[in-house]
Amino acid sequence: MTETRREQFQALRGMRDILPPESARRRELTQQFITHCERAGYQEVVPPLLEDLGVFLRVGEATDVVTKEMYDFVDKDQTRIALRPEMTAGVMRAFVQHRPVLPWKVWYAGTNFRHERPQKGRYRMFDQLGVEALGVDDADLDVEIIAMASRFFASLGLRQVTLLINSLGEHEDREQYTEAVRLYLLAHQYELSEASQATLERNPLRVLDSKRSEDQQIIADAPLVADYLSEDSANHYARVLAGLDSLGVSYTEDPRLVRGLDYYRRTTFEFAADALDSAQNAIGGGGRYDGLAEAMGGPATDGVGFALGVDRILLACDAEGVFATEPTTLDVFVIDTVSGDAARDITHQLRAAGISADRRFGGGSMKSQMKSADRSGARFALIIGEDELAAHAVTLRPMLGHQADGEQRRVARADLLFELTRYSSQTVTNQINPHPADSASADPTNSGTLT
RNA sequence: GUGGCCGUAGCUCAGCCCGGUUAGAGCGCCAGGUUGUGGUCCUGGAAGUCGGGGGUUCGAGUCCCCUCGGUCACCCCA
Repeated sequence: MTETRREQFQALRGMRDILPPESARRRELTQQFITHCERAGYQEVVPPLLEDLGVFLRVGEATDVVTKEMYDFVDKDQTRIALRPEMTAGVMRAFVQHRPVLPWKVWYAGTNFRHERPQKGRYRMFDQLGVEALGVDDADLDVEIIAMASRFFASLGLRQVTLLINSLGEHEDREQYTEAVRLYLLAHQYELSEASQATLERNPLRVLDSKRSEDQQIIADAPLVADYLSEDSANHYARVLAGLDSLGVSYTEDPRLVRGLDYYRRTTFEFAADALDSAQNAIGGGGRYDGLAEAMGGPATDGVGFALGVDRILLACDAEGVFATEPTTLDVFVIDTVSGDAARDITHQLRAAGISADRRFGGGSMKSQMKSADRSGARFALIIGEDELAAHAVTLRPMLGHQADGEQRRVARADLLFELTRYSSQTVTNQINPHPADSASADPTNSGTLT
């Protein structure tokens, strides 16, 4: 008789459930992103969630993302594998493995894992949208993808997004510059914050990213990468900027922009949402990674790409009050105050005909069923009571007050489908969850009349 | 990973400083407001191991410790 208390589980730290209506909003966001990508000739690539640990080590031995934050473990066959902390490494591995025809322009939408201390806009499991374009050295490609991301943000309604851009130069340029920065910082080592001194030893460039106030003055006087760019790099960068100018994409040059993943060469950029706090205002970032394919054991191949953070984009949308969740809609909500037989059958038949329909289970009064209909967001309540049953008819009640929907009326069951499709051809559609309302895909035996 | 703040009904929160009868509110949910009709209004109702564990005390939501989770800053990055 003693009831043992069961432990209540909750989602793992840094991981959360995405419930309706937020789930629909995310899907819509992804949908819009895909539209932009495919319009520009990018196709989807779906790499595995798990890779050999080496795949990730190859792209960033010195980065926190792979050294400290990776979910890596020994598999049952003793191989060391990891949940991907980002998508580029896996896409590059796939590229090298399959050697697709160049140029290879792909987009992805996927989940990544990073074992960090969670915070708002920073979760251990998070989704990224991104593109990778391989096999093209042309600066215009940099422009293409930056413009694409920029347009995507704009299409969501975001206005306060700043594009920060910089060039880190070719491999050698970057090496020389890094050394210059290292020497400079070393000279001012004891003026730096303790944390930055530690960073200096591991990765001098990253010190330029420090947000600590005591570092700011020193950072401000650090050498500029622009002085270390080769002629080719400088030209490439100039053409990128010119291209952005030509397309009307505004940007801010940020000579301190280095970015966390170490594989970037030449162009690097970041999208900052000014409506968000600085801790999570990076809603996207990317750049060129011309040496990556080689590092992965493939042929030398140029590449550019970016990754956008779904959660942060949504956060930015919230902050700007745009891209609101669309209320869910339904064509018809079926109310049956008799036996429930009619609700069961008619709902099924409507769906077969491509009309979205729902109902309430377990009966209930007319009033309570109407409430459910209201809550469902349905355009019409379809009412079946004793009278309708006897008359082989239904009552159609418009719920949303659209003029085109007319007044409440009695419709013969034989005419119901015709009556409803008249409206569905106008605007009875569900924006979030579009259903194919074409009768071609509907069950032919049900496409005529409802009985 | 380091430090600060927070954790009470499904949600937003009051109560905690100054321990003491059945822990409250709004929203939401459910049911009614006579004959079959939602969105407004009125009435009633259900719903809380006061994040979890331990301690102090005659007595703890209220005090102490630990722990889990969230959040903010750093770090890092999307």
